[in-house]
Amino acid sequence: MGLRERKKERTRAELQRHALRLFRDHGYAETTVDDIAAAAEVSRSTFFRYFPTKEDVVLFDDVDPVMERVMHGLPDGTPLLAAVRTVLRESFGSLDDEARALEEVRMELARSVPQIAAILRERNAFAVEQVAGMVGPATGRDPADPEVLLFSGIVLGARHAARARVEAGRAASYVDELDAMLGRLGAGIPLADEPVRARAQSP
Amino acid sequence: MGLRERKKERTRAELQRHALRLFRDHGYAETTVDDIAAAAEVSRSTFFRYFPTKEDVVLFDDVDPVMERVMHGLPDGTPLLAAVRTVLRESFGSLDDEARALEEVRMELARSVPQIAAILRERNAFAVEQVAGMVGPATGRDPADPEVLLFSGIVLGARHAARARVEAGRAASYVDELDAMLGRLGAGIPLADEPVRARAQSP
DNA sequence: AACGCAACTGAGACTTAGTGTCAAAAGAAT
DNA sequence: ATTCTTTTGACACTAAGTCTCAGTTGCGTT
Repeated sequence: MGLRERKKERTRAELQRHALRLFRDHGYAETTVDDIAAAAEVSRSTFFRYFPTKEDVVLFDDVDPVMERVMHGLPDGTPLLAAVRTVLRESFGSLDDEARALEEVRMELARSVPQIAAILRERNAFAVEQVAGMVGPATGRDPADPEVLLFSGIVLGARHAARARVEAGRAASYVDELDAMLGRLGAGIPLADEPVRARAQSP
Repeated sequence: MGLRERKKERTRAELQRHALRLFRDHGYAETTVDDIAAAAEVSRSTFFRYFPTKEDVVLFDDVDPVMERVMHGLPDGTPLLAAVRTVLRESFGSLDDEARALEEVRMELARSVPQIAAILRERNAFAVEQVAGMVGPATGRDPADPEVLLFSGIVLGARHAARARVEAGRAASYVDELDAMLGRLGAGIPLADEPVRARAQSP
């Protein structure tokens, strides 16, 4: 790995590090791209060469390839739900220390800066199609099959639920919470047959 | 309703109508707020007085109050899943002609302009917390209860799945598709126990 | 009918995100 | 050392979004 490569890597990391720090200390909207660039001692242009938008500097790194790998390592015949649970747990769990630390800061940011929570929720809510693209082939079905899409949607839903718990400060670890949610799915859809009491609404 | 109110209503509708038309004809990014304002014959300032951001001009109108009303009209003891299904079907189904037509344009736009599809997916993916805020009280539980959140997430997931089908051009009516998805949920989580075949991946 | 109040609107200045160009600087290769 | 390529910085430009202020217009009062 040449000097050029290492320098690029360092610049990218610096930009991200300073950005997250500034967001945490002064807020997301209050921090301009100029501020970030100045803190990392590069020009504004350089910032945009590394991150297409200001939001991107906060986003998760791509975990897709890892998930693919874990999926391939599973024994044939594993039930789909269990397979997905394993894939998510393993791939998130296998992040190295640096990535995990970054994740920590991001989560803390998501809790303290509402705007960042919104960004993470919106941008990182990976599309149903993405999950379906994995589930379809694994079960030998069309990714556009309604049941494949519904299953994928449910997995996403569990993800949303887990994030909601973490953002509300009710759960410490996102990975554990997501795992727990997928575990609950093993017993079917919770509360599906629970009777509603229309009158029980509070003001 | 005074003249002022009616005028406001008309201005808002005009802005939205022209915006959607311009987006459809020239694309989302290519249409500036100035263009929209000019077409609706108001000033740029006025546009932002009606819609906080350019994106907002595309978004769904708030259906919350309608949903609340339908929910209250349900007989006590209705199973939760059935209740939610009814609420969604009824509240979307009860839109007046104008709203339904607007909806039609929006869906067409979502299909032809990828950027708008993204906006709808992101912004209108109403938060888990919102659904949980309805489900919680109806079942006499804390909206932060993990099972309440998971159930809410699943409903959202079905919504994502339905939208994916519509966007892919595989389903004509969003309302019907969502209803069908929720119907499928009645039989539990589809494909949960389906065996995966890791080798069955295509390149 | 005229008055004053409050809400709505338009004009325009300003900040910042994001894009594009071009020339200078710095690493890599010969 | 020289040439080639990649990276960078300076700068100009467009458009979104915010803010202020002055002018207008509907609305209730006297």
